[in-house]
Amino acid sequence: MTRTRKPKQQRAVATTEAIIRAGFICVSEQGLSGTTTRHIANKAGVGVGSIYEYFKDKEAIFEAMNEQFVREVVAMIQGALPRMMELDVQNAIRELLTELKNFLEKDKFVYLNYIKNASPTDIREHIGPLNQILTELAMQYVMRHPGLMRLQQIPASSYIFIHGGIFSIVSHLIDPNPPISFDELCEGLASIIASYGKVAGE
Amino acid sequence: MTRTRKPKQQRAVATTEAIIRAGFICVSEQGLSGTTTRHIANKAGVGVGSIYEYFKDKEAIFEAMNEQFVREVVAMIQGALPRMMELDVQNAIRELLTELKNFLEKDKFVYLNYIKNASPTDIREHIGPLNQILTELAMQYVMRHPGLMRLQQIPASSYIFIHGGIFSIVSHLIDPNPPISFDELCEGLASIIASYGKVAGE
DNA sequence: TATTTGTTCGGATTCAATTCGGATATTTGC
DNA sequence: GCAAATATCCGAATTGAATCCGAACAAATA
Repeated sequence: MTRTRKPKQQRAVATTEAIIRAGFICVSEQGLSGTTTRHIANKAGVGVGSIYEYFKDKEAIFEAMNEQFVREVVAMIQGALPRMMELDVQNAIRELLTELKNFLEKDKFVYLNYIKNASPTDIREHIGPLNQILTELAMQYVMRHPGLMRLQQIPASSYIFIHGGIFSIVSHLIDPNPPISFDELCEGLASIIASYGKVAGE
Repeated sequence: MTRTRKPKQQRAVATTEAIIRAGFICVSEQGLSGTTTRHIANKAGVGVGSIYEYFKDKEAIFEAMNEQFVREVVAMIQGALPRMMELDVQNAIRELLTELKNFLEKDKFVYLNYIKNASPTDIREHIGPLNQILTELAMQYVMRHPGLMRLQQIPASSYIFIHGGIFSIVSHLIDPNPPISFDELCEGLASIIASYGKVAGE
């Protein structure tokens, strides 16, 4: 039976946050298997023991990082949503992807390096909430721009576009020398989605 | 300096194969972090020490598993290639995806469970060879069915379709209760690709 | 202030990965 | 066939990282 209390005092909240922040930095710098609990503790400026006051084990740190990551991506998308509504499909997608790229590359690429190393289980836990917010986004967009797609087809096609899109982008950002440019990727994704919308919606 | 010799005798080849096979089973049954070298050794029926005769470390076992996996997928695709050539886009894709599904689910889902747990680094190493064989497949298919797409667009669109397609399928197979059926997924992917080919190629 | 609760810490413990050196099997040279 | 040489196999011992634990320290409470 592990203890793992919730932080009550301000300084305890500060240490948990420091641990999570240190976790991102360590994973970013040394990869997943390269980060030890001591690394994290040192980087966070706390003793190793302190980690286990608030996290069941090392994995729990990664889960907390994951939650924070997803929360921020969702917030980012929600922020971009009203702007996207006004744009045509091509530009809306370009807008979204550019925001995403900026988000992943901020703070010296910590987030990008994090997903690059994150465990597949964690990645799968990303997909749920992201899928939800993106499906919602797609719905709203289609509402606003009627005649784009038959609504019946939205479940399957949005599933494919969202999963496929996320993975294409992440793969591309991770690839040290990708065969196509980021702009070509945006262009490609946008035109695929746009063309499918048109044909299917005809 | 580790030794890690190459197996010279028949029995040594047999043990390396047993270790790799045991690796797939252990990862399939207990996940990546759950498999210890002792588990693998026991399942393979060899001593722990034997592992280190032919594998630098535990990670090297996973790499060998990965290589075998990729080799088999590529072979599977090459086998399906001539059949696909004769079919229209929709059916060609359905053929490919069905083959893939059968492949991943054979032997009590070991391969599916393996990619479900495989490290992201390993997964990234899948993509290279798979991308290559699938690009080649796409090229040949387009050659055989002219007027499908403008060739200029193939790099970007094939990148997206291949990465996106692989991830959509894997995500779907892994998802314990997916929002759409496998048939809908095939149908969706096929119709997206087909419609894009038609519009772009017009 | 005394007491109780929350927090920090790092040495001690545990457990898995890896090493090591000897035992056993196979091949090679004669 | 019989060493000697080479290849293989093994599991107890070592190593190092994750985790536990109990004492010391800080804050809140009464």
